[in-house]
Amino acid sequence: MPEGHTIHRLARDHREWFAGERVSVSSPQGRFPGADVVDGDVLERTDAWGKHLFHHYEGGCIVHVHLGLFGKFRRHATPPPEPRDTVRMRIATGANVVDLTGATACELLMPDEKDAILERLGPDPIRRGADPDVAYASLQRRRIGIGRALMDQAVVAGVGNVYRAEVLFVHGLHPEVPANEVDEATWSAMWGTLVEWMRRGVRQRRIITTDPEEIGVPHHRMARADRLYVYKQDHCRRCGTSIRRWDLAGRWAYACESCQPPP
DNA sequence: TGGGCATGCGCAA
DNA sequence: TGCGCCTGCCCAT
Repeated sequence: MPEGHTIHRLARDHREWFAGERVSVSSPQGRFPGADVVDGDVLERTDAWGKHLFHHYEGGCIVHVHLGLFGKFRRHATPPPEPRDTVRMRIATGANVVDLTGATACELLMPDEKDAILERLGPDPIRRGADPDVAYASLQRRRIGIGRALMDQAVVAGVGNVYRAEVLFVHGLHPEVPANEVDEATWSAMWGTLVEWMRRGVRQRRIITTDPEEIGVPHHRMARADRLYVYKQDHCRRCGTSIRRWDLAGRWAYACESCQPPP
């Protein structure tokens, strides 16, 4: 589940459970040696940008987590079970315990190293004040398909394979349309859609892009397949055409080539 | 029991 | 462009 909404949700949850608290930090698996450095310190605040999560500790140390494809946080009731041997990091207070497994990155950073990561990231639609014009300028400089450009975290931070497929569908854009041929009005509308969907994703803890009016079922009662228009779907919800799936730079792309005409 | 698969990314060539 | 890495779950055998 890790697209940007998941990471912002984690930042929010971790803030609620741990911010201002002195926490125990350990690495049962042993592959996060930085655990010992912050163990017993106060976790002052949390922050998310795109798919990157940051835990800021007193004294300036920052724990940076990137879940990659498999990373997961699991929360335990207290008292927690013994951690499995794959737990990279356990964070615990008397009241809350979470385990991190499978992450691509779990590392200790200093503030300048965090800044270096942020410099590589484009605007994040979930963050207040994110500037869509910056992303548009990036798109104008690229001749690759809009589908590949949207997955580039330097263009927009936080979009993954699901939001990509869905936003291109509702705006009638084929993934292979050159990024620099997307006009500003279209981009502005796409950005608005991403802002709405991704912020809703944080609240609902899942990606839902379909319109409940169109489906005829309220969001909370939607079957999994009804939550999306094209991602992993068989037929287009709007015109019935078979959804095409193909490998696009190593990731599956999905499109209704009737609603999203190829260039 | 084992293979396939997943909402990601960085690196080598 | 392809590969390796990170892990868990689900299905077929």
